[in-house]
Amino acid sequence: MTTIYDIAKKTGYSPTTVSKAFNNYSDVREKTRQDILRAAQEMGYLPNSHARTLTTKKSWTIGVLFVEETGAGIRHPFFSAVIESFKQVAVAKGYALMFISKDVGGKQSGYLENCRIRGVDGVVVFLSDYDDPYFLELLESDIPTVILDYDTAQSHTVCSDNMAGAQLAVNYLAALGHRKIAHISGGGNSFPGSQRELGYIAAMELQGLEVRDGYITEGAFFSRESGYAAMLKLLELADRPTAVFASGDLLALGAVMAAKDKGFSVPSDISVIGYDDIELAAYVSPALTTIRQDTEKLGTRAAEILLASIDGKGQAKEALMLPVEVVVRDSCAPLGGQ
Amino acid sequence: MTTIYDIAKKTGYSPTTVSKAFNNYSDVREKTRQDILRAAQEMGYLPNSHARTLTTKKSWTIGVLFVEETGAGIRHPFFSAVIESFKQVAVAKGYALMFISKDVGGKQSGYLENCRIRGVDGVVVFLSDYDDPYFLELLESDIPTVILDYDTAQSHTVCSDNMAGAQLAVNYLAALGHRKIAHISGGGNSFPGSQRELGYIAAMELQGLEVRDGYITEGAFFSRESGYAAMLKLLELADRPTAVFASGDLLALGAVMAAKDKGFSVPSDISVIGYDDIELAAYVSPALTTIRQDTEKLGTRAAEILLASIDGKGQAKEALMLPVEVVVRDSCAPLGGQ
DNA sequence: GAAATAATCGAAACCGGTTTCGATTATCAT
DNA sequence: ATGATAATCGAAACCGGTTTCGATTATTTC
Repeated sequence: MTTIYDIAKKTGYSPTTVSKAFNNYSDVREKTRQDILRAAQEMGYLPNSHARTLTTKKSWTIGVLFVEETGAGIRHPFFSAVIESFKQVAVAKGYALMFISKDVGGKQSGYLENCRIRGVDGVVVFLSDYDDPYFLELLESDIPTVILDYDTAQSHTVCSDNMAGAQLAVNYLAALGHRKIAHISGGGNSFPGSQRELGYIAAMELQGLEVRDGYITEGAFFSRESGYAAMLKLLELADRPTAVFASGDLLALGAVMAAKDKGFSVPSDISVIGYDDIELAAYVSPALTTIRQDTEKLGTRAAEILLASIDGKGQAKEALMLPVEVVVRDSCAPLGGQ
Repeated sequence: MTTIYDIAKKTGYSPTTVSKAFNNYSDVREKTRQDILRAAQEMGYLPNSHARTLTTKKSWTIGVLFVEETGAGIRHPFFSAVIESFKQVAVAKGYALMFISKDVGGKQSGYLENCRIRGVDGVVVFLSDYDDPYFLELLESDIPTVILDYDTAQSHTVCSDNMAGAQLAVNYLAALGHRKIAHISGGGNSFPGSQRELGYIAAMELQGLEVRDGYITEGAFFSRESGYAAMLKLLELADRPTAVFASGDLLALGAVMAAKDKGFSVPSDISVIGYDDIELAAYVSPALTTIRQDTEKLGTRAAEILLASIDGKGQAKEALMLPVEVVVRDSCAPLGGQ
């Protein structure tokens, strides 16, 4: 590996001047800069980012906190779509993405600790469990963060308008004539899940519809399995719903399967609407009507906000909420119609 | 940020001894080590990985070369599943994963250059276009690499047995009585794509079946859209096939949609078998019969091989090929039967 | 009790950069 | 020609660690 010292030796200039030449200092004249750049080219010089980071305190890397617990991780289609577009703008600005885990090499050290050790300039957070003490520890710190799908005044946040999305879903079903509309929630303590549930309740009230007993069933981890189980419960109700709003597309898929298995037809017997518009929503049969989140914008805006925060611009925490839209496909039908 | 110098000052030992205490040198006695560790704990000391890397030449980071061109990137379900399991073993061994792009900050610099700048210890490669000159440049270098879904003597490689998988697919269709079996290839220059195509041709020959005119259609990037287009072509053939082996699940999904749109029923009119067994293969309707690759093992074995290579073990390039299996679902039916 | 040996520690150099500040030389105005 | 100013460069300190090797002290050995 050739260093600036090698270049200094070869060109006769000092390491100081060589460094300055690369960093466009105004006190090195053009000829000198050219000499140095040419020599660097010939010698195959590449800067050492670790050395540079050591002095400048800037690593040009962004930590990525990604769901680990559920085992889904990078696999989850919604998460990975967002991160992908995040990555594109970060890379364009000169940053690299690095996954930060809480236990490295068997030691349980936590997110913050690993961020510090690695000297990341900022962190994008995309967790499912925001009660994790290691996450909270990071949140309290001074490291610039942007959090997806969560709401807190302690950090910049970017999320879809989950309440509005849920209301869109309910309103759409109501417009089709449905009055007995049930909800399969995402389960547990997830932020988007509870927001959508609130949105569902609010929309039902606004529509003058009753949330009957047992109409809110708890799915877990937005998984297809739990959607299946939840739908079974709904179908056993004496006062069976005619439409179901599921808090996630995988839940909805499970629900559709359960309905089919029990001999119901979707959408003629029962309508199902999902949430997310994951890629496969369009491929299943019936194609899933759902609420689309703009994953690309979610990712790019998150990146822009984080990078601005790293640059010290805008101290105030930004809470961006992106609009959603309903994507009409084939899993919902007018009540009694079809 | 507290440094070893701060600890040295507080404890009265030298920075040298402090460093040694952390690195378990045998020439620091137990009491001293305890003093130092306690002080470090109290002061909230965390090592600076950049400083450490600068002297040791070991960054404890692994570069990830991930498909960028197609825009699919991390999104592609098969790729991300493999990387996820790769990540788990790498992290367990103390490594972090960092995405390496070829153009950072607008400059087109290439993979190798960025690997050098970042000082990664090794690289896992998961590209779709292995003709990329920037990839070739990396391949020629001395950086330890493991490449997925590719075959070359210049690097460790891990891939599924694509030819055998294709033969499994053809044999399965043939066993159902099909004789007019077409193939939708992955397109272009992808290694798994061409291997599967070769496997298809070989299997057809072994079965004594004719590869009729137009029976091999080129899909692009394993995408659903190209699968759709390819299927349309196949359906227009005078000598229409009764079964189709698609080189990827998304291709197969597109093919199924095309068939449906043209009024054909899958599998009664035409059977379709895919490849990969991505998660949604089980959810679509009809559930997709496909060839399953063991993504978890692919990822973990790749990690193990790369880490061993980084540790200098086993100079010989390893070429691991993992077996595949056919997963029978509902998209294939006996010829004329049902 | 002296010599040999083991245990414990630290000075100093090094890794590859950046940045401050002063020195030197060239250019300018008067 | 002279003092002032601008342009150009480099010495040295620093970032936060690691590692070699020698010095000192404690412990054995005979």
